[in-house]
Amino acid sequence: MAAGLKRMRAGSGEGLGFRPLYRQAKDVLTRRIAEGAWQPGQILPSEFEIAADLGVSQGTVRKALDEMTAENLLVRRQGRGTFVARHDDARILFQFFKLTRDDGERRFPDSRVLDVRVVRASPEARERLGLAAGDKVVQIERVRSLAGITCVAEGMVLPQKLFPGIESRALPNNLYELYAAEFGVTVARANERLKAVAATVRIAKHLEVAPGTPLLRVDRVAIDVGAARIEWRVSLCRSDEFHYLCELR
Amino acid sequence: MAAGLKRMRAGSGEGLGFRPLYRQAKDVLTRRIAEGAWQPGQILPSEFEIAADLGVSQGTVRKALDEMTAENLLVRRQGRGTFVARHDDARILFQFFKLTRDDGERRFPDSRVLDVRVVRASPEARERLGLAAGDKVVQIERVRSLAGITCVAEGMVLPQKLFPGIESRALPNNLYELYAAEFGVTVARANERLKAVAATVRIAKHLEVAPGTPLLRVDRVAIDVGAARIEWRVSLCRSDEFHYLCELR
DNA sequence: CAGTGGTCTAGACCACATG
DNA sequence: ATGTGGTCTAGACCACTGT
Repeated sequence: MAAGLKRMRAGSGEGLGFRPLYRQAKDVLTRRIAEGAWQPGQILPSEFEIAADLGVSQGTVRKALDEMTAENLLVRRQGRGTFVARHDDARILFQFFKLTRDDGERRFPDSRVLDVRVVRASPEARERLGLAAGDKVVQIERVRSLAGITCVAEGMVLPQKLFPGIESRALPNNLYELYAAEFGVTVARANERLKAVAATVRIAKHLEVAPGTPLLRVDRVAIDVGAARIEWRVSLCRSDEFHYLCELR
Repeated sequence: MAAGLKRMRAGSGEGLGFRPLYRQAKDVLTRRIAEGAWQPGQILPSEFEIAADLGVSQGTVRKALDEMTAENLLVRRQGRGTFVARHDDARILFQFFKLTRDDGERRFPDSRVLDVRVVRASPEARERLGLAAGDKVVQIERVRSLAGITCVAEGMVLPQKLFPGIESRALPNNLYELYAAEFGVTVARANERLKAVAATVRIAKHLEVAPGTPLLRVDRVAIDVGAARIEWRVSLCRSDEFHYLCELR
């Protein structure tokens, strides 16, 4: 499937419409992932094949692939090939799960689902996910534990349109892998807002702490490969024996 | 000043000692910044000049400069040149100051210094900064405000060796700029650990909240261009009208 | 205009993984 | 042995900034 990227020059139409070839290539390749033409874990054609397909040089394709790799969208392995990144536990731990035991050990948490239901989106949920009035969402509540300690109580809100039937499924520990494998929704990045709050009586019971205990409140909106907001999640985390790890660079 | 990078091939000595030329170039250039040969804000020689100096091609230098730019060590401006990144307020806000007003406005905070003193490092400070028993540190306490609201109370610990005489200076809002300009210490990145804690009586007074109010506790170790730990800082932040912003990608 | 970084190409060779 | 990505080079041309 040839694509035919367009070279844009200074004089062609508006002067500001310049878009490098490698960026156009990146857009095409990203779209193929977003549309599911290339599934997570799958191998891509070689750089030369993609180059021939798009009608550009191998070096240009390389630059596009390098940027997508930097964004954790692809994984490249010398001698083997380039693969669509999977949401395996290691990646989740590295990219999306920041809660860490104070001794530094990082592990993927166990989860226990408490409740799943379909409801009309609240005004706040609509605002956070960019939904219209009346849109339905799937609400999930669960608790998560590390090394046997229940340390996170979280609630999630998903647009039902994107995840048809998810409410009647068994939910695994690793939800993003499920989103990708079963619904073709590939989480690419997320924005988190952290606050400190006092544990309510209900939450305190789940986390086995005293009511009023300070908890980390992590408010996340997850964004997929196509830049759509696809999940709103609020996690309340014990931070007595755990901390949220953030590297500034 | 010619440098003469060495090409390493598979057979030369051990098989695993391979180091790409662009990485060697990066090391040389980074060292020049770390040693102060190139100061923040200063322009670097052109890619071709650096290439001639190091005895490699311009493309190889470019790859080194690109990586350093991605690490916020350099700033490149088409048509002008490549510059050593400065710790101006905009960079601090982008890279190191994550506290944000809930309405989304991001501003650089004002600071008021409460106390500065030189003491022997506590065991915890020694552990966090990698110091020896008996090493002295400079301790700084200050409060910071955004839009007129005092929202952060923080304490910092610096190895005295690296900052001789800082204890008798006026301290500006932007400390990292001071570190660079006056002590040749260039902060490159930092690790932060977040917890939720209850406000003590003393802290509550500073932040004008009730004792026991949940606060974000941000524990940061800052690392310089040479990978040395150069500052330990604990910030207690009000999170009623503010949040800590973190982008996962 | 000259000089900078940014893009794009083509080709050679190296390192790594697999058959 | 083959095929992949990784490094390195050389050169052409484009886009942007200043003089």
